[in-house]
Parts: sequence; structure tokens; C-alpha cells
Amino acid sequence: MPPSSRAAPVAAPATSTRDRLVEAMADALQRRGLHGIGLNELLAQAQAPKGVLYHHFPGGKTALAVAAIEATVERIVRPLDALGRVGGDELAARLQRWLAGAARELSASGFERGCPLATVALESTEADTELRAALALAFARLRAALSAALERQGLSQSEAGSLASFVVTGYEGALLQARVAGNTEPLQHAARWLVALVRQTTETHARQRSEPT
Amino acid sequence: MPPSSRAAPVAAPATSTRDRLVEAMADALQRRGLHGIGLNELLAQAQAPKGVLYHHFPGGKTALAVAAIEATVERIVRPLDALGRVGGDELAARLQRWLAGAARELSASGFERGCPLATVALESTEADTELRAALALAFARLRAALSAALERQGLSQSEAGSLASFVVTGYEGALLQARVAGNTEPLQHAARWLVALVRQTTETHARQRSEPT
Amino acid sequence: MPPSSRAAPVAAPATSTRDRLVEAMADALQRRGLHGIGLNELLAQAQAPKGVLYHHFPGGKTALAVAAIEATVERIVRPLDALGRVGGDELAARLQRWLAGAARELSASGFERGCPLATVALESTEADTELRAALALAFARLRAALSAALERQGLSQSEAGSLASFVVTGYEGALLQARVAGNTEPLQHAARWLVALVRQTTETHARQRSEPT
Amino acid sequence: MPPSSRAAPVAAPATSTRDRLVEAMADALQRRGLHGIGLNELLAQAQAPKGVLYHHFPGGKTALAVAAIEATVERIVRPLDALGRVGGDELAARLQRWLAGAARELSASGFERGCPLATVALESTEADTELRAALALAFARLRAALSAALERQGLSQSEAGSLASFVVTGYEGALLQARVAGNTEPLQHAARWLVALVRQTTETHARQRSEPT
DNA sequence: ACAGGCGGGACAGCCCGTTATT
DNA sequence: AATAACGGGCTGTCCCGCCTGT
Repeated sequence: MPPSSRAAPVAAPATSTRDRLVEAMADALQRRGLHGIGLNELLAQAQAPKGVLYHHFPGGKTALAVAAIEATVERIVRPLDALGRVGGDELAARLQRWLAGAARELSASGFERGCPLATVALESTEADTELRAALALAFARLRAALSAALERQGLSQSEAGSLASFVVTGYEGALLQARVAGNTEPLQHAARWLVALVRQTTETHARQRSEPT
Repeated sequence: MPPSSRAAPVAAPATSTRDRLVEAMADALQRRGLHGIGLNELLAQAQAPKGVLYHHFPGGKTALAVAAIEATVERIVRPLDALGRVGGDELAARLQRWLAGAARELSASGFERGCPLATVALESTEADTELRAALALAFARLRAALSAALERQGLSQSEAGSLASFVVTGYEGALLQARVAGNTEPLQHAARWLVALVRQTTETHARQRSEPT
Repeated sequence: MPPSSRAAPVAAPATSTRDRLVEAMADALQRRGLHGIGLNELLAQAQAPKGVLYHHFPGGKTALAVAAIEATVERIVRPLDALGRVGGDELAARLQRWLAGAARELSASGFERGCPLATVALESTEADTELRAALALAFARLRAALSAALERQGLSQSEAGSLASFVVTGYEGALLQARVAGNTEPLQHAARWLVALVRQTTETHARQRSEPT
Repeated sequence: MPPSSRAAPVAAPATSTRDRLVEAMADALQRRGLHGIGLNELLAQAQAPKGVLYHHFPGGKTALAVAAIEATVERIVRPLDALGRVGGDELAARLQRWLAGAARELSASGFERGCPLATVALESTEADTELRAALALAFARLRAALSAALERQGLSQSEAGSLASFVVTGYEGALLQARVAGNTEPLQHAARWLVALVRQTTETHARQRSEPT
């Protein structure tokens, strides 16, 4: 919500203090979860003093985590929004590329940076209302993007929703396993079966439409 | 180390202090993860004093978590080991029942008790060697049980391993989403697609065997 | 780091929180040594909360001890620096007064407050790098002050250094014995022999200078 | 007091559990002081279970420390008792050898094992009655041995007592400085001046006796 | 908007000593 | 007569949030 703050007219590529905080929190959530990091450490990493956090985020640590979640989900969903723009077999291929990208990112970080949503999701309790709300929204956003792409392939709304939910399931579950295994095999397996499932399901629907008998 | 102290023929102290500690840790891992737990709270729940923890688990919190992981994975894998005992279509049906059971348990806890493996997996870092090792073993155990069942249906070792990995992926990913969503829909979707996948894959192989020509 | 905050011209908070902590630690080191002190007790004495300690001394207990050592050595060395300001026989007399002063202080505290350097020196191990470094510096500071005074009396650098080292030895050893004995006799004995030694050594050199033939 | 327990009739050079405990405590006192070691660590080093300590030493940690002090002082004083057995100049030479021996021991341990008496002396408070008593006795024992040797050289009782006290002072003070410095120089300096003092004092008295005029 | 001292509660770990079992 | 388990108090450390002064 706090706008671009100092729009930095021309030069000054340096990110704002607020952005650095959000970025640091997002990174920490990926690596160790919300309870695994201390604010002091986080502030040191962002090179920001104590006071500035409570200036930008009166809600404290939780509010910063919510901001980080919101920022991260956009980054994840971007390649998904592009999924449905093309037709036919292409969707499955793009899904494969999406998962391969996730595998590449995880591998590049030494299998340390997983999905920040998943970590917070498992740490949070009923009491963390804001967090839960932000997470529910985030996952819904992911499912919606996938569902829209699938609907454009001809699937019914309920069918697309169900498959979209399962693709998100595969994404999160495979990232989790890959992290522990220390290799990308779980992601490769997941990609293989998910792609087959998507291809097969969309083809069935396409056939049903073209051969109504 | 604690010998068969619970042999206690008739009336006994129910569970040993050690077991109560492991159980409390397992429960806490499901709800909030390793970093979200205070030992004091945990000890209070297990009705055990501070000193006894470091007697049974000189490695401290981490060692207790490892014990909890090992205990839990056995509980999860038990219904899986029974999966392959029967033939034909039954495997898919039993898989469905397994996931339905997970859904029931999650729902019964008010969507608070997820999979303890997943939470620790996402919180742990490269530095937590013992934890990572225990987790890797635990997931391998899950995959092995599923893989064995699939191989008994005629799948090749590599095919069975790949599908087993994906089933674990679906289990973990769906539990995670269901927890955030506060309903069992993600688990139902996952069950639907996974069961279809297993049925179809095993049937294909069965056909290939019966129609070799 | 804490600036000249105690400039406070007229009425002020007497001493800064930081200074109170250092003072409390110095006192505790004299009485019971580093390991015999609880931070809680120390903080209560300094009327400071827990968190403020790690703000001023991120290195924790050890860093506070180092600060206390540095502050104390200055207090000890001050009367020594004045030793060499006068000539002739006076040095030995001033040395006597220095040791008498130490005896008076020890006695006034009921033979509880010895030399903080000595206690930490004996408790510290190879691993306590910062402590050892601070102690080495502190003792070197003591020896340097004494050595300078002796050199001004005509002793060669090596002769002065050797005698200075022995005077420090006598100071620490006598304080230690007096503490256990519960009386100042060891200090009196030490003063007697040390003074004789210094007087005799400086006189020899003076004679050598005046009767070169 | 508990006698040699298992007298181990012929062979079995293995020390008794009690002796191993005392030895471990003495070693620990030299290195880190009474508060610097934990009983668990100490018991592990002595390969003894918890209960055996309170069997042999109902007084617990303190009682064990007292036993260690008593055992150690005998070891220190042994070469001193032999000091006075010879006449003339030899006493000073033997004193020199005693201090050189201390330097060798300290150096051999990497400047970690100092005098256990000194460390406990500085850690103890008024409240530690048993410890203080044992220490006072130990230091008195040291002074007595030295004083006896000096008296045999012709010094009066008070003169011998004063010089003996100062020799102990030099011994303790120099060990302390050498430990911090990480070299034996303080001990060498102390030996030099102490030997000169002893030689000169005994010679004076010898002259006084032979030239009564 | 920044800076940093303050506040005190909670954390994991370890302490020393005792009590039941073999 | 040895040992494992118990017991809970206390340690040093670090936590997150606040609240003054620039």
C-alpha cells in the first residue's frame, strides 16, 4: 500500500528500505520459515534500523510476512498467467516449463529456497488470522490462474478447478520433497505425471467437442 | 535404551516419560513446526520435568524431533504397507481410502494437525544435518512402501518409483493446501486424480501383459 | 559507542546504564570470578533489564567482562603511573604505599574483593580468546607502568622489565594469599621484601653511575 | 577417608573410582576452576556414574573439591620438604629448581594447568566455609615447609615465616602471570629475584653468626 | 524518516542433587 | 552397590515491540 515512496526520478536503482525488508523476509521465509528468523537478523540483512520496520509495518513481524507473501505470490503466478494464452498441446508444455523453472531455482539455491507459502502455511495456527487469510488468498490466486488456463482449453469450471487444485498440490508437494532429497527428481516425476494428466484431460474434452456423434 | 519397561503385565503407568515426550513433540510438529514450539510448553504437556528430556535425548530438541519423526513415519506408513497385499483394482481403492483417512484426521483436528514431516522439512536448513537425514529416510520409507505395492501390480521398478514419488507429492501437497483452505477439498481432488492415475497405469501394464502380441 | 552522554552539566542520571553494568561486573569479578556470577543477579544489581545488556555488549557476558577488565586496570594503574614522577628513594616508598593501599581496600571489603584480573586469568581457558587478550594487555599495562618508573631510576630496560614483572607477581600473589588468610600479613610481607629489593637495586645502579671508575 | 576400597590384591593397576574422581577434579580445578566445570562432564571424564560420587562424597561437588585440594597440596609440597635437607648455598639452588619445575609443568600443559589452590581461592566466597578452611590449611602447609627449610639455614622464626610467605606469593603470582602471558618469563623473573633474596638473606645471617664481633 | 537505547519475557540447555530400581 | 531416571531451578542468549530523541 505505501506507494513507491521515493519515486527516484531518474537514477538511483537502489531499492527502498521497505522493499529491502520485504525482500529479506521473503528470502527468510523460503529458507527457514517465519519462526526460524529473528527480526534483528533480518534488519541487519536489509541494513535497516529497528524503528523503520514499525514505521512501515505497524503490525510488526506478521505484517511484514503478509507483505512478503503477497509479493511472492505475484512472482510465482506471473508465468502461470501466460499459460493459457496459447492453444492446443502448448499448455501442457508450458506447465512442464513452469515446473522445470521451479526446479532450476531450487537447485540454484542449493535446495534451500523452497516455496515461502508452504512454510508459513505449515507453521501458522488458527490464531494467526492475518497470515491464514493471506495464504488462502495466495493459493486461491494460484488455482485461479491455472483454472482459467484449463477452462480456455475447454474444461468445465468444476473440472478445471479440480485439476488446478491438484496442479498446485503437485507443485507444493514436489518442491517439499525435492528440498529434503537434495535433488530435483521429485519435481521431474511430478512434472511427468501432471503433464500427462493435463494433456490427456484436455484432449478428451477436445475430442468430446469435435465428435459429438 | 529404555528397556521393555512397559512390559508391566496388568496395570502400568500407561506410557513411559520418554514416550510421552515423543508423542508431545510429534503433536507439536504437526501443529506448529519445530521452531514454533517451546520446550517448556512441550514438557508441561508431557508432564515431564526439564532434566529428564536431556537424559533421554542428550541431543536436545533436535534429537527429540528426530525421534518424533521416526515414530510418526511408522504410523503413516502402516496402512500403506497393507496396500499391496491384495490384487487387481483394489490397490487404487485402498489408496483412495488412505487419503480419505488423512482427510478425516485433518478435519477432526480442526485442520490444525498436518503432516509433521512436511513442516520440519520446510523449516530445516542445510545445517540441521540430523533432521535432514531423518526426513530423507522418512520420505524414502514412504516411497518404498508405495513403490513395492505398485511393483506388485506389474509396474517396472523405475515406473513404480516415479509414481510412488508422485503419490507422496500429492499426499503432502494436498494436506498442505487443505490445512490453509480449512476444508478437505484439496485432498478430495488429489485423491480423485491420483486414483485415476494409478488405476490407469496399472491397467495399462496389465493389458500389456495379457495381450503380448 | 555511547557518546559523551554523561556530559549532563548539573543533575544527571548519575551513571549511564552501560557504566553501571561495567561496574557491577567488575565488582562481581573481584568477589567470585566470571563463572560464579549470574547475569540475572548482576543485572538486578545494576538495575538494568536483560535486553539492554546485549544492546551495549553484543558479545554478551564475555564482552562485558572485557570491558570491566579494561576499566579496572586503569583504576589499578593510576597510582602506579604517578610512581616515577619523583626521584631517589621515593619510588620504593611509593611502592610501599601502593601495596598498603591494596591491603586497605581488601581489608575494607572483608577480604572479599581481590584483583579481578587474577580471578578471570585463572578461570579462562585457551578458548576464551578475547578474555585472554584483554588480560594479557592488562598485565602488560601494569608491567609497563612499573618498568617506566624503574627505568627513570636508572635501571636498564631489561632489568626494569624483569623487576616490574616480579612486582606484579608479588602484587597478585600477595592479594591472593591475603584473601584466603583473611588478614593482610601476606601483603605486608610482600611489601617488605619488594621494597627492599627495589631500593637495593636502584641504589646499586645509582652507585654504579656515580662511581664509574 | 573411604579407604582404598577395592585393594585389588595383586595386579590391577587401575586406579579406584574414587581416585579417578579426585584426579579429574584436580585437573579441572587447574584448568577452569570450580565453577567452570560441570559434574556431568567430570563424571564422564572419570568414567563414573552419577551415584558413585555421592556415595564417596556425600558433600557433593564441594567435598570432592576439598579432597582434590588436599591431594594436590601434597604433590606440590613434596619437593619443598626436601629443600632443607642440604646446607649452604644449595637451598637457593633447589628453590630455583622447584620454580623451574613448575614452569616446565605449566609449559607442558600448554599453559592451561596452573595452581588449583589459586583458582579456587579466588572463586570462593565467605560462604564456602569448607573450601576456605581447606585452602587456608593448604597455604599454611606450603609456608611451613618453606619456613622450616629457611630456619634450618639460620633465619629466625619470624624472618623465615615472612620470607616463606613471600616465596609462596611469588610462586602463585608468577604462575598466574605466566598462564596469561603464555610463556614462562614471569616464572623466570620470579625465580631470579626470589633466589637472590633467599641467597642474600641466608648469607647475611650466616655472616652474622660467624662474625658476632 | 531515521536511529537506537529500553524493556522484560521466553528460549534451549545444563546444572547439582535425589530417588527408585535392579 | 551400582545405575538409570527423575526433578526443577537457573544459566546465558535472544526475542519482539516500544518509545524517546534527533
